[in-house]
Amino acid sequence: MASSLLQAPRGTRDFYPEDLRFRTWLFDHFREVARRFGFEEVDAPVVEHEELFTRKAGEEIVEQLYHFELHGRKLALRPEMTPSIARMVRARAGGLRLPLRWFTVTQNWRYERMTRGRKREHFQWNLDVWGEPGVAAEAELLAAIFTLLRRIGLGAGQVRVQVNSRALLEETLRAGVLRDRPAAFEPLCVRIDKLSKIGADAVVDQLVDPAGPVGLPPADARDVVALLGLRSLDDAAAAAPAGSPAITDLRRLFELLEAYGVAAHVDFDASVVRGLAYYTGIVFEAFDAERKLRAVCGGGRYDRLLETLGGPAMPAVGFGFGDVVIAELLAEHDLVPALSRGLDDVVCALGEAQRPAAIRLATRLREAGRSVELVLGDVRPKRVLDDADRAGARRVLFFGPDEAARGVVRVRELGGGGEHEEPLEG
RNA sequence: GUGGGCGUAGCUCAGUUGGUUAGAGCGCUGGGUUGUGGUCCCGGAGGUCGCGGGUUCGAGUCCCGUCGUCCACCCCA
Repeated sequence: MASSLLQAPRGTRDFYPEDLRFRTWLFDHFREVARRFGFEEVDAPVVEHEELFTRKAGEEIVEQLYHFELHGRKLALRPEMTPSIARMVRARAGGLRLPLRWFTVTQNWRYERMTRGRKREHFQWNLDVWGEPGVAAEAELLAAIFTLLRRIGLGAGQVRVQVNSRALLEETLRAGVLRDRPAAFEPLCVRIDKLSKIGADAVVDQLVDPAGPVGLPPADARDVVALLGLRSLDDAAAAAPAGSPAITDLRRLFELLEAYGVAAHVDFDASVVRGLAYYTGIVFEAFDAERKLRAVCGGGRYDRLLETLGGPAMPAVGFGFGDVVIAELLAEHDLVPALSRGLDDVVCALGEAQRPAAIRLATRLREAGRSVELVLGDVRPKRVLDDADRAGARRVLFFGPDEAARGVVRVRELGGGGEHEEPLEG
């Protein structure tokens, strides 16, 4: 259909100047916060070998990949950044001084069903720490998230972070209901991730199902679900094996978050497990306080990912922070900034005879670092002033025959600043 | 993928039980005398009513299909 040529493919976006101004504003904050936390920016190709993404994940992810075959090579658009970064780390693993702090701001692609806050292409801010096994890394990442949120205007508890530990869940279950069948842990995680969507009863049913991969006795299944309802570290500690390393980590994390001054916005939540298979330790998700939108960001520790890709053992932790949900949230709170073009001067020649001199004037101003729009056609001054005002320019410099004769330029300060003449230099 | 709402000018929408040349506000554009904005006044352009079929003497209005979009569920971060 011809009309399909007139619109961007479903789930993708065109960025008009006003859209791109917002995006650039957001990305500038991403980069500035990363810089303040001492992270270095890296990048990788948007197109990767399909195998990089399918090697570890199940077949389901393949359906969400934008993939294609060209000259016998199977390629795909990246759905997330972590595999590419892992490849880069692995390639230089022998020579890197650890811990490594890297960040990216990239466009990612996923062919999936659209809902509010989820598109088929989106940009993501990604921060990763490689080579640090302790929760000081997690604390630093969470602090960076809150710093970003504050900078863009989301300060007072408008976003909360839920933290859990997969290691805690694993320890607790393997010491208890899964003592004899540790292999059931993975499929169990997949099912309990659905808790908030299908409800406790449905999850219990799935865990009990004799034909399923978990097959717990009903009483054990209810114990597991009850465990996920825990919202305090003390209760979790009581349910965990004595001396649980995971509990020690979680307690230490909250101590460190206290020092960052963000602990009040972080909750322990035993039901947070996240969907991805590669997480091994702390996992976390951030949501708007009203829970109206999808997760603002999410991440966790994946200490075995590099080994899975054939590299050396290297602990790692990171998160992804998308541009779509945060934009919705800012709009929801009426916090979308009014951004101007950042134009300083508009230079207007009155009459073609004055144009060469106006060009020289604009050039001088530009060399001085000012943003200068030179009026190109024969436009009436009324229109020039109106346009300049709408563009947010500070001054309009008129240069006509009279000014030329006297070697001056007429400077109009916008916003009621009056008008005066300045001598033309050079 | 399932169900529902919506699709009329660049934008937000109105269009009476189907009836002549389809409207408003905002925006865009020209003017209100020769070189000066934001207000005000006057004028103008712009729509194959998403697309394709059907019913009818006649369809923006009814029916079917299709595409797009939004919401819910499903699925998944």
